[in-house]
Amino acid sequence: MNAHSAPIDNQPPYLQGLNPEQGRAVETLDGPVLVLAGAGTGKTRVLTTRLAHLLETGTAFPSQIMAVTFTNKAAQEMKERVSAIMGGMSVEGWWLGTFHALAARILRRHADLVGLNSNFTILDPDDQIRLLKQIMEVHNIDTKKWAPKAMISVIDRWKDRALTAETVDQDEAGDLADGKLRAVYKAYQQRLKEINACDFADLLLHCIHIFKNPENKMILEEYHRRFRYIMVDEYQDTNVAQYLWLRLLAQGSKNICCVGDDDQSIYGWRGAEVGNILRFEQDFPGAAIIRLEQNYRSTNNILRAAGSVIANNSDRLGKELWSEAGDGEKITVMGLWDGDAEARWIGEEIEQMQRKGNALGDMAILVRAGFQTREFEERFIKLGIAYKVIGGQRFYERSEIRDALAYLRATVQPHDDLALERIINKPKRSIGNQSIQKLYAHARRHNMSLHDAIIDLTQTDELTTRLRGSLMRVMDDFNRWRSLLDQMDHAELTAQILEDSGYMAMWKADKSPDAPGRIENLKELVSGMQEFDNMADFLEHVALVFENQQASEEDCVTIMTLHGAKGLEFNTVFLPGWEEGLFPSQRTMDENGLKGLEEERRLAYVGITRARKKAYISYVGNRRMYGNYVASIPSRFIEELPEANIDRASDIGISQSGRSSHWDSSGFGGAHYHSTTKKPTTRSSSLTQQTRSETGDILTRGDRVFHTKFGYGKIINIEGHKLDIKFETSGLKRVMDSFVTKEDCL
DNA sequence: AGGTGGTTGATTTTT
DNA sequence: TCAACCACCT
Repeated sequence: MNAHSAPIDNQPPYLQGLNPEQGRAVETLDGPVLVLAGAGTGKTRVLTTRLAHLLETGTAFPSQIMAVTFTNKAAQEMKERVSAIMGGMSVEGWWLGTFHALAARILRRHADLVGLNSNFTILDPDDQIRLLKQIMEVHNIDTKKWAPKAMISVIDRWKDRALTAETVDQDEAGDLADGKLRAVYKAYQQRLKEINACDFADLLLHCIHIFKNPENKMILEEYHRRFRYIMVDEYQDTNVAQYLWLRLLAQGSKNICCVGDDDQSIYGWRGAEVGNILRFEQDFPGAAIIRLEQNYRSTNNILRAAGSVIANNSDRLGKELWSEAGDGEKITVMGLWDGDAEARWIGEEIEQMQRKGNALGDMAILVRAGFQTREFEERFIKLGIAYKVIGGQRFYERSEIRDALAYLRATVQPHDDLALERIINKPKRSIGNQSIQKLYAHARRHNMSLHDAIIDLTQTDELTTRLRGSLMRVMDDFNRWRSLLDQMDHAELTAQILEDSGYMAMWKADKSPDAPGRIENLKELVSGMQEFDNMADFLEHVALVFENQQASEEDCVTIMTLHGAKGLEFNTVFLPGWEEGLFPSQRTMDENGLKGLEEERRLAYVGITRARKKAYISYVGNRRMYGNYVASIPSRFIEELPEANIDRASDIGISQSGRSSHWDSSGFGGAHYHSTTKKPTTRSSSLTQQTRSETGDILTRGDRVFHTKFGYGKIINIEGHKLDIKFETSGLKRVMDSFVTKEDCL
């Protein structure tokens, strides 16, 4: 169908109005296709139209198409737009979602193949850190010296590259965590399995592991038959794991269409590989490459300026954006004395624009780093300019919400230790840290979950009566709630759990000023749950959708980071802080050299191309950082702007000489040697009449043993790890084998 | 169990 | 500069 040579009336309406390249991207259905979609070139439109085209032409059924996005927002938008093109068709059940949501859906079907139960928990980043910290402590690693947060991020980067504890090179680990990071990684994965959980990266990695195993050939083939067409959004943001996951799925049909822009790859620091998009032709031989270069967003002054900056990158496929919108206004480049002056100047410009009839909602300030927002906030409060800062704490990250979710998680998935631990003493049930440690010690010894350890120990006299009572009450509560899962509405059950547990009462009794707000949030959580069909759906949503609290849509200036602005557009964009060290960020350049610099440059490109009509770029001579003023020089990106498209409005003469200050980040500290003599965990012998003590001695009926709490006694009976012992002073007690030592009474 | 002082370290962030 | 975190003290 040569639909593009001339507008033909009998063309389906959804194809009308596409430019020739867009049309080609929509209609090239078979084989690998890479659509290089520059900023503002109608990428989403192409993607959704292509999906609709597959359906309209009868090329594929909805169930045969997989469409992958990076964010929930993008997935949502795609669903809405496809549904609109298709005359309001429901997209329920379609394989259209984020990498993680789709991978989770697949993994739940085959969880047993990686040693999980299909109701596994998806850990959030905070849980990940807490779990890793526990493991590091067990391995006697100083968590002061080696921050668990930093260590998990190293492991996450490995996972991004699909490296397991077994395949990662020791050189990669270096002396991290006293050289034990690989062992820690391995133990972390082991522990995840024990508590029937996985982290975000595992959703992809477990799938890859399953698909790659020749024994599961049938499974992979089933997916090959199923997904005849695969579409991927924001391909430049994919990491190695996502690439492998896609490649395995696309092996069948070879019909994979990836849309992306190498010039907007700004997430390298969290594992994204620009290389994926740069290598597409090699990875998928015979691929059609389609460039979308007509921009529908900005004026040509803006596009030429952006193009001139990005042209300094060498790692790129190359495109040049153009627009029919005319030249428009030149970019204003302004040099100022310091951050205060910069905020004052931007404030004035905003007021002036406002007087000319521009709405505040059409203006945005895009900063490189979060701390830059402060000066603007202070200034805008003084001037009375309405603004909103995007970013910050999200609903599901609030502590009371996390607590409530922990109750639900521990109800649904008893082995979710992190959830249980989080709320077991909230409200206070006199189950302190000491007790938890004791329970954990037992859990570790027997490679079991906290839940099972509690069950074990409450059946014995190991714990104080008080503690045992508390634990049993909690366990009874959870059992009751579990039995109600199928019988009650999940929102009602949640309300009941929050009441029964005393958690609500705890906040009601709290006199601190933020308590009422927290109670409000909890109520909001319960009412928000009603949108979901059941508890499992709700928890899956929470785990995979860390949705941003939708900010009010008032008419106000938006302040956000450059990263946060990707995909958005505003009539007027202010880009402050273009100074060496801040932007491009010194740290990125130190850590990643030229690659880092190029990514910073792509950020600059993203920033400029957010503007429809007008962009302002500013830099200051004195930037306040960490309390003191640092002399700074204009960003090298400013020199990369073409004179023809900018207006220089420098306020003061800023010295062009001088050098960016460098902090000497001295090398790593010397290695610390800490020999860990961790005993091999005593494995249970299945013979019921014999077991092992703490020190590994074999215990049999009639043995004389010593217990730290109850003293000497004689074993009367053995049941698994539980011993009935007649103690000389305290009579008959049931205790765990691991708490006694054998007495040689010869 | 709650408060305090001292230390540390500080981009970007979605799932 | 400042906020967050932890160890230690009451």
